[in-house]
Parts: sequence; structure tokens; C-alpha cells
Amino acid sequence: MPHRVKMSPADRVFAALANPTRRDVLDLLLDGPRPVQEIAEHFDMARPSVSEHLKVLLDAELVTETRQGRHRYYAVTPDPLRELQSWLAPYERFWRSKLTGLRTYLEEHNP
Amino acid sequence: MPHRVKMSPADRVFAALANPTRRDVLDLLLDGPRPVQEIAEHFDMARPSVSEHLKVLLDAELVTETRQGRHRYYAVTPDPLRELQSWLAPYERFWRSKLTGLRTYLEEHNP
DNA sequence: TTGACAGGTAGGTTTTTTCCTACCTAAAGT
DNA sequence: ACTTTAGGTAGGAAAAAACCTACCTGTCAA
Repeated sequence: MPHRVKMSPADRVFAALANPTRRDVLDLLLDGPRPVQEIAEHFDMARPSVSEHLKVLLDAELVTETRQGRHRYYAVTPDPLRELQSWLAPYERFWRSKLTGLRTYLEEHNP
Repeated sequence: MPHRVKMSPADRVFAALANPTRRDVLDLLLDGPRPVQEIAEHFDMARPSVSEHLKVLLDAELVTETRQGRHRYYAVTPDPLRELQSWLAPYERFWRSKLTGLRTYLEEHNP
């Protein structure tokens, strides 16, 4: 897998979250760290495919891997999601002021 | 034909945000509605490609289109981002409790 | 030390994305 | 009516994503 090195950390986070399987993995890990096997059981997909999804999440630093014997526990590291939240902040202002369409915008700027 | 109909609204939002150009379009529209031309000027890309990005944002209901004569103003509609925010909420608890790794998890669950 | 098990990597196929140029339609101006 | 302008649509190329099976390595247990 080529895996563009030119991607910024934020790009990697957004791209990682674009896939529903990967979001489901994160949701699953909210209940605590899990080895790959146990994660894979929840999906109708071959294990190596789950491994690939985990790699994407790892590259986005949304999860960490901790080796314990022959198991690897994956755990959520939600720090990158804070960036996502701060990216979201300017839009929050928008929906609080109910400023959602051209009409409202024009009303605000051409009184 | 184009655009899987099987995609949920949330899927469409996450997928729309996966592309940096589309996020830049949204950021641009934070300053107010813009016609396509003016949006396209900000990007090093042919206008029809920008149109395609706008279509993706429109399908995700992240923007609205308002026709004024031969212009079409695109405006942010941040409502879908609220869903994103509520998807984010469970992770917020995580980083507030500094519960970010296997070690911390084990400390919490095997005292 | 040998076998079984956990899980990553290689390589390949199919589908999706992202871009392009060429073209088409609708509204405006002359 | 004719031309220009705004902007969408068609079709296609190139790249990336998402799967798969086969294979390899490292750890544990007999």
C-alpha cells in the first residue's frame, strides 16, 4: 500500500473517519482495548482487512497498539479528535445563531 | 450510477469531509455565501471539478444552493455537523478522564 | 522442538474517487 | 435574435481504497 506521506495529520484523521468500518472499530474500542481477533469478530470481513483498517487508524494516531505476548491490544487515543472538535468550532457559532441560509445571511448583512 | 444510494446521511457527511478541498470550501463559505466562480478562484483546479465537490457537499446537506438569476450561491448549512459533534461526544469523556492507553485502562479495571 | 495461534505483509482484483476536457442549458445583455 | 456568461453533465483516465487469499514471523504450550 503506497500510503501518501504528503498527508497532514488532520487529513489522515478525516480520511480515517470516512470509513464506516473504522468508525465502528473506534466505537467498539470505547469499551476498552481489544486484541485484533476480538475486533475482527464484529465484522463480516477477513481478518487481514481489519488489520489494514487498524493500520489506517494507527497512522492517524486514533488508536495505539500495545503488545502483550502474541496479542496486540488496540486502544482508542482520542487526542486527534480534539483537533476535529476545534475544526468544528467555527460552525458551532453558525448553528447557534441560526445563520443557515442565504436569506438569513442577507438579512444580517443588508439590513 | 454515481453515488451509492446505500450511504447513510452520516456516511455522506464523513465522506464529504474526508477531502481537504471540500473542507476548504466549507471554511471559505464561513464568510458567507458565494457563487461557484468565486469559490473556484480559490483552488488550483478546473471549475467543473469544483462543481463536483459542491455536489458532494450538497448531497451531504452541508451546503445549500440558492439560485439568483444565472448565479448559484452556495451557503454553509452546518446542521449535519451537529451529528458529527454528537458522534464525538463519547470520546470527549475519554480525553477528559485522561483514559488514553492500555496502561491507564488496566489501572482502572484491575486495581 | 514442534505445532498451533496471533497477527502483520504481499500481491492482485474490483470499486470509488478525483481530476480532466468537451459539451449542454439557462439566463442576461446587446 | 444572437452572444456571452454561469454552471451543470458526460465520458474517461489515473490513482487510491477496500477487499480478498496466500504467506510469513513471532510467541506460547506440549
